[in-house]
Amino acid sequence: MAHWLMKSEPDVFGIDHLKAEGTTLWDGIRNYQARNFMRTMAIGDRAFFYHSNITPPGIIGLMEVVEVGLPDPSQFDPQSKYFDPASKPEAPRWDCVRLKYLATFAPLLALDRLREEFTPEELAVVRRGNRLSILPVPEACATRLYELLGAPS
DNA sequence: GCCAACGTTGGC
DNA sequence: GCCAACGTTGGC
Repeated sequence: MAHWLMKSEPDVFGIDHLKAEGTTLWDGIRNYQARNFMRTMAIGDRAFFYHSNITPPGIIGLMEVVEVGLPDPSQFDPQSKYFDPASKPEAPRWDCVRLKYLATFAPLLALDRLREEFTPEELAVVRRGNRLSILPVPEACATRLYELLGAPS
């Protein structure tokens, strides 16, 4: 089982939305590196839910991968801001995965704190200027993150 | 293939 | 609003 970190802006889709819905399709990813990470996800993997673009940013929850290799429906929807006219249903360009809510942590584990605990080499999210919305989390970091996060609230 | 211009993410 | 750190696009 691998670990991941997945960012979302809470104004758009936050941990409370996920908790209310139970599971969600993680769609709208339009970055090849992030897509390729999703393609290596397996059922049973876990992902730390990261709130971005808010004060303070940080890890707020935990999710589990429950479905993989799904074509992202928004790429075929002309009304969607993620519509991709170049993508064909017989050869979808963009994938997504389904994630299940597991836990919320309160207070969140803030980016400031993550910077005290991890180097940019260990945990990419603490690197200044990092724009990738999906990042792998090495197992050694995941173990320490569980210790730092403590019991879910 | 090179590179400049431009766009996006996200912290601050 | 600014800027860092890229990714993408398009001219050549």
